[in-house]
Formats: sequence, structure tokens, C-alpha cells
Amino acid sequence: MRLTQWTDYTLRVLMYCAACQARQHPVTITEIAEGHGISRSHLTKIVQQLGAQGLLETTRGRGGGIRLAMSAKDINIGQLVRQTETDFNMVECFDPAQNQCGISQLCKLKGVLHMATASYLAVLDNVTLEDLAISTSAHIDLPSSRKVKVPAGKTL
Amino acid sequence: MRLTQWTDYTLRVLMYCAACQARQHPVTITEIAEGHGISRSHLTKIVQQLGAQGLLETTRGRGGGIRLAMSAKDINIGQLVRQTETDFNMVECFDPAQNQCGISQLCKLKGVLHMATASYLAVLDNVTLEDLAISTSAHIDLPSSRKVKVPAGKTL
DNA sequence: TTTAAAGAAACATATTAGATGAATCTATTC
DNA sequence: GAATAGATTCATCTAATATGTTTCTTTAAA
Repeated sequence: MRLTQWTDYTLRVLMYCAACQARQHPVTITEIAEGHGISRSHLTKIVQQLGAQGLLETTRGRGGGIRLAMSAKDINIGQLVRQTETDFNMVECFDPAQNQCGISQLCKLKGVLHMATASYLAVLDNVTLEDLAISTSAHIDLPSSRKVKVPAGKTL
Repeated sequence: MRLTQWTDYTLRVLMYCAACQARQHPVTITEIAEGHGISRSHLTKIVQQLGAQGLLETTRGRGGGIRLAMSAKDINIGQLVRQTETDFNMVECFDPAQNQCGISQLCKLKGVLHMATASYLAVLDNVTLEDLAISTSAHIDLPSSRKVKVPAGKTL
């Protein structure tokens, strides 16, 4: 049981933007991609989706980039994960189109797993992006060179 | 986010066995495989694992088969899922060998997702196989022909 | 007005966990 | 000893994810 990397990267993009809110110039996709060692085109799709969802403002052209479209405390992690993860069908019988299980009307598995999933998401519903972001006092302000300086022994 | 079919089938095997406890002759792998439309060799591996875990008793040879090795009320679904699911690494930074994220020491994502997962499993920890099994009064007792009679409009 | 920087879009392709299949072996009962 | 049942091994398929490439379009700075 795990979240997709898509969700992982979505969270990282938002956290990165949240940490950089104080900066003058916006964050760029290339910057995050290089910082995290992720493919730029892959990140682009994630950013684009976040833009479409209204979580990020994107501006094209030189000097452009991305920034949070709303306050970090208004971005709910539970809601986000629900939107990002495509598939919460824990077992076959969750999906009517796939279900081959003849006892699914009788058995209580489905209900139990639904409760468990709800409980999982309920935890995330109590968390906002602001809670996740590293403290603003330690906010990242990369030089425009985009080359990230990493303390010895750490990888960004 | 979903459980593997492996876990799904594991649960089905146990539920099937629980429902058939009252039968004289044990359940066979072939019977369950045909009943659920799953590959026999695939199910064999699942049964074997359950045998190794001490949840099923298996007996070879003619007249053999499988049965629960303990009372259904002593089989905890939370424990089972923990054993069956191989991977609870929700995001990359959960796995030290994979982690490329430089801010993982600072960020609170990991802790939050750990809590959510714990909350998921806590729900299942309150459920036993007995809770999932269909009522014993309606227990399945298939004819030895192994051909399952299915009510019109349903698929077993 | 040109150029470089940035996101957008549409492809194809690679990766990998998970699922499946086939063949053969071992044990047991009739 | 033949039939039945689980055990084991190995090869392969599949599909969801993840990557990569190329070519747009937009926009601000030079």
C-alpha cells in the first residue's frame, strides 16, 4: 500500500513553493526538478495539473514561474491526496465494473476497508500545507544560478 | 492507493475457509480457484504462504485440502494485512535506501503519513476474520462436483 | 524586434511490481 | 499403483507508473 510518486512529487512541489513564498522571483519548474533530481517534463505535468486545480499560479515567459495561488494554510492535504490519487479501490469488489466476487453482497470486507481508508484520510484532513512546510525562518532562497548548495552529507 | 490482489485473495481464501468450517471434507485450492475465477497456481502460492504463517492447515493427497488452523475470531485482519502487504512506504522518503529528498529531516510529511497509515491499520486491528465471514447459517457447502451453482444475475 | 526563458502539449518509450501460466515434484489415500 | 492434492520452480505477461523527446506558445528583457 503506497501513494504514487505523482502524489509524492505534488506534495514536494507545493512544499517547495510554500517554503519560497518570501522570495521576490517565482520558483521555476527547472529549479525544483534539478533540486529534487526529478525529470523536468514529468514535473511540468504535475505543475500543470496543480495549476488547473487552482493551487498554483503559473506565469510564462522570462522571469515567470510558479507560486502558490492561495495561502498555505488553506491547502488541505487530505483534499489534495484525494484529488491526486486516482484509485482508492482497495480490493476488486470496490469497483463494480471489475467485481467478480459473488459474496460481495454478503461480506463485510468492503465496509471495513472503506472505514479504514476514511480513517486514513481523516488524519490528512487535519493537516494543511502550512503544517508541512519547513519554518519560514529557514526558507529556501536559492541563487538565480539555480545551482543548489548542499551541506556536506546531504542531498537536496 | 490500493491493496494488492495478493491481499485481496488472501482475505478471500480465509473467508472462504471460515465459511466452510462446518463441512466434513476440507476446502481445496482448485475449488476456491474455480469459484473465484483465479488461477490455481497463483492461489497455491497464497495458500502456501498462509500455511507457512500458521493460519491454514494443509493436507496433501486424496481427500486433503486446507482448513483454518485457528479459530476465525483469533485471526486479526490488521495483523494479516501488515504481513501480506509488502510495502507501506507511502512516499520515497520512507525508505532510507531510496530517499533522495534533502529536506526530509525538516519536513513533517513523513510523520503525518505515518500517522495516517497507523490510523488505517488501527481500524483493521479491531476486526477479526469472524467479523468478516458471512453468517454460519448461510455457510457455503458446495457439492463435491465442485461446480458452483450461481443464482441468475450473479457471478461467483 | 529579436532572443532567451519559461510553461504547455502531444507524443513515444521505459520500468517495474504484480499477476499468470506451465511443468514438474512430493505426499497421501484409496 | 493410480488418482488426488498441495509444493516448487521458472518463465512470461500485463498494466499502471514513470520518463524522455520534441515541438509548441507566451512573455519579458536585451
